[in-house]
Amino acid sequence: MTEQKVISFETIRVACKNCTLSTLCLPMGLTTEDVERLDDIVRRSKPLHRGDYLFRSGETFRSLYVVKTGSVKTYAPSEEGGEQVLGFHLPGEIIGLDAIETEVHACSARVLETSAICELPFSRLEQLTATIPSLQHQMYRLLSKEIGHDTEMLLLLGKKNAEERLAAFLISMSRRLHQRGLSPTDFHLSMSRHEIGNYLGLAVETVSRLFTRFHEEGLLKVDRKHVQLLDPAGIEAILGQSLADDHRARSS
Amino acid sequence: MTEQKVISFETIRVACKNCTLSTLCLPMGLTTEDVERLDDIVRRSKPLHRGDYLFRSGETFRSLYVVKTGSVKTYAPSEEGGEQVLGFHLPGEIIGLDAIETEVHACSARVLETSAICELPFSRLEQLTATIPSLQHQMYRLLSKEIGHDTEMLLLLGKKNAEERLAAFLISMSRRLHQRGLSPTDFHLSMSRHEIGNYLGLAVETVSRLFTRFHEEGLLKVDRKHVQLLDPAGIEAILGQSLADDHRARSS
DNA sequence: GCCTTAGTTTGACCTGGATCAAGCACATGC
DNA sequence: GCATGTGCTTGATCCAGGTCAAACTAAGGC
Repeated sequence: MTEQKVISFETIRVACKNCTLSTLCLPMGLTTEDVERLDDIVRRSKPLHRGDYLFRSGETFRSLYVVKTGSVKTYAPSEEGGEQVLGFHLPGEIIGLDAIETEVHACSARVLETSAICELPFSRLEQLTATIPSLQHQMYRLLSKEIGHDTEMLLLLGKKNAEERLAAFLISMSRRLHQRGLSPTDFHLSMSRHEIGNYLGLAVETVSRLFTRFHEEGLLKVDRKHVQLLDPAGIEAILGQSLADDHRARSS
Repeated sequence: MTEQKVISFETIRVACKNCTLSTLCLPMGLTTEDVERLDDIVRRSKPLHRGDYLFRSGETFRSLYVVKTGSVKTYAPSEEGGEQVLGFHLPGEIIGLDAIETEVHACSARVLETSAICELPFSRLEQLTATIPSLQHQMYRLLSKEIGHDTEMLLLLGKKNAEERLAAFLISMSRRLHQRGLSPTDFHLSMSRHEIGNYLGLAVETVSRLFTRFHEEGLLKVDRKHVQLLDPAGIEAILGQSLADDHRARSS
């Protein structure tokens, strides 16, 4: 009990200015003084545990959330059980941007593992951005980045085959973890095969078979949730490969 | 020649405050005075024609574009000919939001038919939003709306079958045209079957067959690019239908 | 320990939609 | 007029990946 309290305390108390994520998150490009003003509106909850909700679809939108440690998935529940996983969010990533317009959350967000989350009440953030131009600019950039990311996913779901989708997923995880100072070749997947499949528009069985195939081809090693990329270049080569094929086929 | 000049002039001169699209576009919720300030930065070009570019992938991002009349498609070209159509944009819709972050356009935009376009230099718009809170709010809303729309598309591409995709497309067109004061049941598609297929992640042949099937089922009438929805409710019923099926199957 | 439950893997089979291949309809040019 | 091109439709075939089914493997719970 005591130990858990200590951990919580450590996790919670990091101010924005001391946070290692400040280059990825909102404080980027802000002066020390402005970071302190931002810091004033951030609410830091105690750590959440696997399955806990940040918000649920249908709830009124009040805040944006930033992952500080751990990971979160967002998904759009469709009446009666079905759902589409929209994203897996790593430390420094902002969640809830899609709800600004309607002021109602259209998707749900729950943590995949014990995670620390910062909450940013949106109305206060909005007031702040009106007085700090660089913060406003950063908000535009973050919103725009989200659109760019969604665009990539549209391309993935619209044009890529199963193999390319999983390769894209692995490369994306690898890069994002690397940005956060973790190993780009050796990591833990906090989501299930089912969730990966759902996210990539594939059946669980297909994901499982692909992991096996990639393993057989010497591209990676898998032990349950632990992944080791043995040949990252080989995996990257899978992306765009079929487009080259496509072109070859058409021009012949 | 003279006639064309007259048309151009008429099209170009509409100020934001007199524009019928102001409820859909940025001016929403602004005071008359603020609309005039916005108006000052808007550049109105002469009408563009089918195939003209608003911008190309790889170009430096400088402006956002708003469709005033006509329609525009955006697409992400992938090396050597292949492309993913990202969207079809109707009057009042903003284009280019995904390029704010990187300051480089990742996609291209070209007009599908003779169209009038408003250009908004982003740096000036950004300055303006810093001094007009309601404009800033509207910008956040527009960016957020785009994310919400992309999310819907992800769901469509990730979970829906061919029939549901075309139904969703038709309903979306119908609603958006209706919002703009046009008939929700009787409209002209400015894009080709090929482009529709590309957008929906389907082959041209599939799109064509679906139009035929919908026609046989009495849901609509098609004559080349002209579409008439005979049973809009029937088409809407196709959406989410398979999810119900899915649930029925699983719970039995 | 042993039972239960949930996640994962593997195999066998099936199908929706892609691909291939014609034929058709309507422009546009000469 | 006829030739050429471009987009659309229709039919026949094929296959990637979904679905179904079963076995395997942790990880709790008691």
